[in-house]
Amino acid sequence: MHVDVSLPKDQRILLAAEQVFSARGYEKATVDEIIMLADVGKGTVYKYFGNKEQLFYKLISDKNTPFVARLKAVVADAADIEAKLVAYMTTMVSFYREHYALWQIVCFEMLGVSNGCRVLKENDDYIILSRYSNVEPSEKLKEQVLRYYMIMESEFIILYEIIAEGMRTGFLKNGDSQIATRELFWSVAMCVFNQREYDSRFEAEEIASIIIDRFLYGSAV
Amino acid sequence: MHVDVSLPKDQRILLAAEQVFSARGYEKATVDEIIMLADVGKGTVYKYFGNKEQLFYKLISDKNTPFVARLKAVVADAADIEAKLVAYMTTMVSFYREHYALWQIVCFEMLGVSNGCRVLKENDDYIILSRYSNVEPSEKLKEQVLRYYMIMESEFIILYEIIAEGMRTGFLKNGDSQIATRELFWSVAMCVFNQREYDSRFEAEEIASIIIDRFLYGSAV
Amino acid sequence: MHVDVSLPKDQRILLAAEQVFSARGYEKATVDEIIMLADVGKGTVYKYFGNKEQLFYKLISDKNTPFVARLKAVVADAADIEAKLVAYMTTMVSFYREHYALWQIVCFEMLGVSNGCRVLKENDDYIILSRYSNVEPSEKLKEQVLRYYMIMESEFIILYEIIAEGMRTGFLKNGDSQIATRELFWSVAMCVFNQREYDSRFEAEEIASIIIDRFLYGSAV
Amino acid sequence: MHVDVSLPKDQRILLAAEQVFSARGYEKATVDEIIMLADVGKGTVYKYFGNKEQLFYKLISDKNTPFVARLKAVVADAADIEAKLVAYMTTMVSFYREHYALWQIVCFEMLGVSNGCRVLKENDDYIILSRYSNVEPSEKLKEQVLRYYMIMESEFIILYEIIAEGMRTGFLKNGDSQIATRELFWSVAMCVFNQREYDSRFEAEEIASIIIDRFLYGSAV
DNA sequence: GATGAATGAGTGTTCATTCAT
DNA sequence: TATGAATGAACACTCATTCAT
Repeated sequence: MHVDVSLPKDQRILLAAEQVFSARGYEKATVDEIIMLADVGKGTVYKYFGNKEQLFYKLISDKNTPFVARLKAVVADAADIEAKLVAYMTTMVSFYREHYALWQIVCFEMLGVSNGCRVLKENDDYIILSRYSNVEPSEKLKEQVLRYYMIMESEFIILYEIIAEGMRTGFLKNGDSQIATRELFWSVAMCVFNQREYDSRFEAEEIASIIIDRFLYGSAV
Repeated sequence: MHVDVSLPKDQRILLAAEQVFSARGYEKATVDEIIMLADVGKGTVYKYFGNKEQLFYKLISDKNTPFVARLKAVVADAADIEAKLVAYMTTMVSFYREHYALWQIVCFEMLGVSNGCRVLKENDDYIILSRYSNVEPSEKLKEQVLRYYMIMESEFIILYEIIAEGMRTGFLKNGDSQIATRELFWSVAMCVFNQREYDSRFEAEEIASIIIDRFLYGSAV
Repeated sequence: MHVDVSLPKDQRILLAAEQVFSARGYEKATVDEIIMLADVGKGTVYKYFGNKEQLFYKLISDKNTPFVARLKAVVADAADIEAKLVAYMTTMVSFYREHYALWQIVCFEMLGVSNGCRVLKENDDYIILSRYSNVEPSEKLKEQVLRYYMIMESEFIILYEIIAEGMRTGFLKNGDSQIATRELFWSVAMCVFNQREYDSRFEAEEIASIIIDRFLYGSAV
Repeated sequence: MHVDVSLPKDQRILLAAEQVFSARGYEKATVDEIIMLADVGKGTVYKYFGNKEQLFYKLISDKNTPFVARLKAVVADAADIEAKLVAYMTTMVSFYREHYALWQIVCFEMLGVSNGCRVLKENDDYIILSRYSNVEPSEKLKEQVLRYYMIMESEFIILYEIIAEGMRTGFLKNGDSQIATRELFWSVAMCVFNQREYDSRFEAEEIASIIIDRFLYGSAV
């Protein structure tokens, strides 16, 4: 139940936070439960991480950074478009399987409908707009939304570039590369989030192969 | 801002609830805001709907019932598998576009990670299990999760049957029909949830055609 | 100890708040102690008054409004400058004696050094500036400071006009009427705040007479 | 921003404390901000000064001692009552202008309403009483209040003796010398605290002259 | 001597739900 | 039937102080 007390306190807090956020979601998670699990004082959490939201962000970005690095690496190592797609998916499925709970929070509590924000990509700038005409989100909220958006974008962009290249080089049918990328990305993310399919029966690599095969050649006989 | 006061009170509450839940999400929505918009007393909400959660469920199921009926109708009317798939998707995109906020709540606040439950389909029974070994969800929570699960299942099953039939009849490549259905279903749901692609530029019918074309024949040249 | 429970709850809260704020000052006063004395639930305070600061402001402005009205009335009724000054001081001493604790809070917790604001009177506008160059007070804080400033200003301005008229009509020596007014106003306020002199030994009227006699004719033989 | 690091640590802490207390007031000042500015460890503050309150007291008494010495000196050097009064006021205005923020804290956070104490001067003894019948202040609090009271008293007594002598020698009208002194003392203190009048436009000496002229000969023509 | 990591009691505020009228 | 006044459990966050190194 409790976290390994031989670890440094910030590590213990992060481990406890991972458990609690994963089990309860962001809003329902309480700092009290985290400190109980980590067996530290409440002030310690605030000393190290500032507030609940920054603690969550640290947890996420600490996991995202190596994940994105790995995505880049495996994609760079792959020989052609199809291999790149399979490599990306293998890595993604593997990571999302492990962290589906946290990433679901990112996608739906932090970036979902309830924060009242929309993100607009204007060339290379990201603009945060209100979803509703009558209220403007605070600067603080906007920055927060943008931070989580950039987490997802950092993963997404790698897939996007493969697909855009595929279209450029004539390997893929022409079309809106944004839409194509999102459909592929989200169909996988969601199936993992639902954690019913893709689970213990198959290796990440198998799943990735099937996904990409269907993506490229379709489901029709 | 306010809801049409000539309507009966329960209707006014449902209309107000739709606005507030859509704008804020389930947890952040407050009964106070709903009664203000509906211009009714707080007790009235509890008299008619019991509590916040039952109010939300009524809102959702009132929309889901005709939606599912329509899905069934258009699918029944379509001539072959491909036409059925296009018909389903057209109807789904159209509905999800209108209600993306509410359905995002169903998928992620009610059925997401934070309720601590997993659903297992055993033959024709649905069993609610705890996501964690140490705590057992209350019966009340289990029933609640099941209700929202069945909402999604009622939509999902229709697509599933088309695809299963497609596999049976040799129109679709053989494979796990559950997985195939989920991938298709969620890729569409998510792209609507993200409400960036699929938006005002295209008609639901166009989008559906493209989705199904890619689903059947793939993205590779 | 407790407040008369036959009174309506908002009255009970205001009475309890007066006791607690008077005894502890604004910051050290706790809502918990107020609700205990008022014997109401915590939510009730927030329903009626919004937050701690607004509760305090309501308490103050409810007392200030009739006080200022009375100041105006007694001054208007007095025959000449000297009589006006005595009438003002009599009323002021009487009121400040009763509410010295609350008014000390207004003058020093709400308007004192610690809020980081300065007020500048530019013609008929009041501008709130930061006391320090590096930080700008929030709009909310500025509004709050201005509200309490206007409380004091509403009392001050009445004395100011008497003195300005006195200078205009040649009854008082010419000089800076602002400074003269402030010196007089504050010397009285402070002596009451210190609640050592002016206390039970003398009637407010006696004190006022002496103050004004010294103010007009000096202390030298 | 930071304090001169070549100074000994206790000096650095006092300089930092002066800045922070002046800007925030006693309660809102945090030891964290002080140690940041002083660039010392938190334990160092507690080693040198015991606690926050004793640090503040050291700051105040270190400034008060030479101030009181100077008041005594200039008063002793002055030829007659009027010159003594002007000399006192010149020195006081000059000092209070520089330290208005700290002295406001002494007068209103340490000695104001919120500590729940009253001071009674019985012959030459000072007795600390509770302001309220139901609670008795702790000995520690009483001692603390007395310390700050004696700071103010040490300044006050010098003026008091001038005025008492003035009354004895027939230079001043007879009356309560305590009250007369307080009125004079506080009217000046407050006008400096409010730091609007008396500011950069005039030299301390000019101001003192005007104050004493009005004090002695009044404002009436 | 000097440190700063760690603490936890204490605070203002929110909001679903109840129940007397 | 419809109301809305009243509630209180729950939560994020602050900061003076301690003490092992």
